Amino acid sequence: MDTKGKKILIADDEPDILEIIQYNLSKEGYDVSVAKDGDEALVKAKFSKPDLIILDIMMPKKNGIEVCEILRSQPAFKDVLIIFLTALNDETTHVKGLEMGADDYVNKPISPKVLVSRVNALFRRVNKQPEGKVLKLESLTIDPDRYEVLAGNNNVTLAKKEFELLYLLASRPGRVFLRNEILNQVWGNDVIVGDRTIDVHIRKVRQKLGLDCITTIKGVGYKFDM
Amino acid sequence: MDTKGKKILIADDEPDILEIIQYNLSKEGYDVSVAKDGDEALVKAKFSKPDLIILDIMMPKKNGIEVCEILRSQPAFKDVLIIFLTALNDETTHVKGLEMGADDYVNKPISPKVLVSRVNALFRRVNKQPEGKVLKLESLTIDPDRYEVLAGNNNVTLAKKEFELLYLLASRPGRVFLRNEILNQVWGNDVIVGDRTIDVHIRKVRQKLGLDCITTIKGVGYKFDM
DNA sequence: GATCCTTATAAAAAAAATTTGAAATTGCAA
DNA sequence: TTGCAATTTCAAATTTTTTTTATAAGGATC
Repeated sequence: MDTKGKKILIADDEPDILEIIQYNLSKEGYDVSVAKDGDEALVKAKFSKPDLIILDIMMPKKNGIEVCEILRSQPAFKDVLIIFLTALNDETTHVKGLEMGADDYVNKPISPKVLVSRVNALFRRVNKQPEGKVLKLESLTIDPDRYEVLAGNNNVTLAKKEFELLYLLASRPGRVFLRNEILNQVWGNDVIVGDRTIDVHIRKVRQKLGLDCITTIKGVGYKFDM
Repeated sequence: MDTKGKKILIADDEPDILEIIQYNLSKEGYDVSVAKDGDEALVKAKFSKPDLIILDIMMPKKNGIEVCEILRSQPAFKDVLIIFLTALNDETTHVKGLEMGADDYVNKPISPKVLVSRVNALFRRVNKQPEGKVLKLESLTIDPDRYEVLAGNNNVTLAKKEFELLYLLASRPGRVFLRNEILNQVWGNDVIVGDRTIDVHIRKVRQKLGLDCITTIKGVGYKFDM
């Protein structure tokens, strides 16, 4: 598996656990950093932008649930993978943790091998949605790494939302995206914005591109068409 | 969460487990079907194309691991979500299950609430949207994902209701749909519109397609015929 | 062939959805 | 903090879709 460049942050107040997990994930090829309490986890997360965060629930400063809540409320961490790791073996916390937006919940004591497998499984699943690929569609080039769009021979600068919107539509040319899907993908499952917001962004993209490549399907949604 | 249309297949040889899981997932809004052994699971999977499959490991006919292996080797099931559910609490199997391509591995005894949470979490992460089926009838192609109709070699743009009407009729060529059925399927049980509304839409579709593929059965309804 | 019933057609009205312009708000960096 | 760009909201204008209405046309039955 391609674990290159995948960054993992582990937060736990027990040094032993921290070390053994770090050792095993590093061996697997991940780029691992650690934090020993909730506050440190937040700081390091902001600093290193990990792809996956493993959170102990019972930690000093801020517990794992709080950390998760804070992270998920920030757009930058809305999609980061989160695994709860805890000695608490209680159903309510388990359910709550998952509902809070965690991707997995693992009980201690944990076998390093199993944890590594679960991490791998999570990345494998997430990677199936091709992300970060440069899209080329006739005269249009969309580069998600640079957040840049080349229309014909001139560079177009799109704002973040505009870009993500275009990228989503262009990722499956011809397919209609329902307004709902667009909201979920670009704005996030939980964000509440008016329906007109999508239209306005569509307009901006159309305007800036100067191409007629987004088709409106009234009452349904939008699709990319060249 | 929007669980509409998400199909789940559960395979387990213990009727009690089957029932309790089915009950809880149905309550959550999923469309659940069940199988009581490995072979049945494979058949039902092929038949109903579920979005998620929950597999007991120890089952008659074929065990869960074998079922998973067979499924993953088929392109159609390469991406389907799979959760192993098992009383085996052994590390090797756990790791093996995940490496085989499962997305989660849950030990029995399992709390229904927790299982439902994990299922939700998986769907949330993947955000898999079921795709509609493309209908191909001689020179006509009807693609619900693209909201597009190809008649011969020219693209026809249908409005939402027109499209849905055509899609309904074409989904069962030759079968007569009563006016009532059409109303229910396309307009919904509760919407009240005059009888002439259907005629007008039929006419629009005929007009736009430029093909004579919708036959009127006086006093009964309409049918699609090529 | 007249009558009755049903559907087809065309045009108009009504309803719905999107586009547009502009303003308010938010967020971030200088 | 200020200033700027990005984002969101609002409402009027526009466009498109959907429904209704009125009339014509087609069949079947008597």
